[in-house]
Amino acid sequence: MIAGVRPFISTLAGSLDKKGRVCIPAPYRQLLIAQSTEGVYACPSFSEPALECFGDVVLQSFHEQQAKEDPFFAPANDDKTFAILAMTQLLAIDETGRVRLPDSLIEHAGLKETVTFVGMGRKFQVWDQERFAAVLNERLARARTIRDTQKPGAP
Amino acid sequence: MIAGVRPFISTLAGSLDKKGRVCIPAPYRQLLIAQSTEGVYACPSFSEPALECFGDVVLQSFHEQQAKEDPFFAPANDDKTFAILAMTQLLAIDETGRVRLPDSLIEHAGLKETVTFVGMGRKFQVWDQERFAAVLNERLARARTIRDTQKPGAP
DNA sequence: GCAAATCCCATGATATCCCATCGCATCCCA
DNA sequence: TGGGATGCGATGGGATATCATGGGATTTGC
Repeated sequence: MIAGVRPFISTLAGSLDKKGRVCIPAPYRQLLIAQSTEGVYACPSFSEPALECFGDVVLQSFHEQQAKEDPFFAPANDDKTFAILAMTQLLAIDETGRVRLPDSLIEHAGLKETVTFVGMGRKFQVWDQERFAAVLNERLARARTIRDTQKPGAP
Repeated sequence: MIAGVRPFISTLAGSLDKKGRVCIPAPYRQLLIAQSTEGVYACPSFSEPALECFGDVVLQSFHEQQAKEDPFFAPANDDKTFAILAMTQLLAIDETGRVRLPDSLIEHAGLKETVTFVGMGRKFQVWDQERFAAVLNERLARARTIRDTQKPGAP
C-alpha cells in the first residue's frame, strides 16, 4: 500500500486569505492526485497546535485496519477510530489548488495570515508560521537525543 | 467487503425540527447511496446515550459474522445479535435528505434541537450536541493513552 | 372523521465554482 | 552572461449552485 507512494517533503510557506482559503503547494497537490484523492483529508493534531493532512492512502489503510474489528463490540477500537476519523474532514481542492479551511481547524492551529506546510512523508502538517519557527529547534534537539541514545549497530 | 468502501468521517452539526426530522449530512448520504442502502439503519447504542447508524455493509457483515455460530446453541451470540439486529430500524430518507426519527430513538439519545453527527468509519453516531461535547474530551484522552502504550513498530 | 405521518415546494444561507490579475521562476536568445 | 519573454503557480473577488430548514398540502390508518 505504502510502497510506490512518494513522500511529502520540504517545508513550504503559504498564506491564508480573508475567506479562510489556503493554496496547497503544487508539489503536494501532485502527490495527492497520484493517490487518487478527491481533495485532502485534514484533522487537528491531538498533541500539537497543528493540522495533520494526508491522502487516501493513509485514510484508507487506517480505515481498513479498524474495520477488522467488530463494529459494535470493540470499545478501544472505537476510541482510536474516533480520534482520527471523527476529527478528520475531507477538504475539496478547487481548480486553482485551494481549499477552504473550516474555522475549527483554523482555530485549533492558531493560523494567522502566513502558514507553513511541513512535509512528513505519508502526511504533511500545517502550522502557523510563527508557532512552527518556535518548535523547529525543539524537534531537531529531540532528534539529536534519539541519535545519541541509539544503540550501536541498531537498524 | 470493506475494501473500496469509504468511511464516514468528520463531526457535523444538524438540527432536529418540531416534527422529529433530521437532515442527514450530504456527505453521509452519498456514502449510504454508494452502499446501495435504501435509507439508513439506526439503533440505540447499548452503552451510550447515542444512536448508531450504518448502511448495508455493516448490517450484512455483522449478520454474516453472527451466522457462523450455531443458531440455537450459542447464547452469547444470541445476546449480541439481539442487541444490534433486534434493535435496528430501517429509516427512509426522503428527497430532501431527511429522516423521521422515531420517538424511542429521540428519547434514548436525549436529542434536543441541535444534534451532532459523528463519523466512525463504517458507522456514524448521532448525539445531542451538549452531551457529546461532554464526552469528546474523554474519548480523545483515551485515544492518547492508547497511543502512548502502543508498541513501537506497530501499524 | 380525526389524528398523524408523509410528501412536496419555497426560502435563505452557505459554500463552491469560475474568471481575471499578479508575482515569480524558468527558459531562451542575444 | 545578462536581459527579456513565457508559462506556471498563487491570489482576490464576484457569480452560481447546493444544501439545510421551515411550513403547508395531501394521503393513510385508526
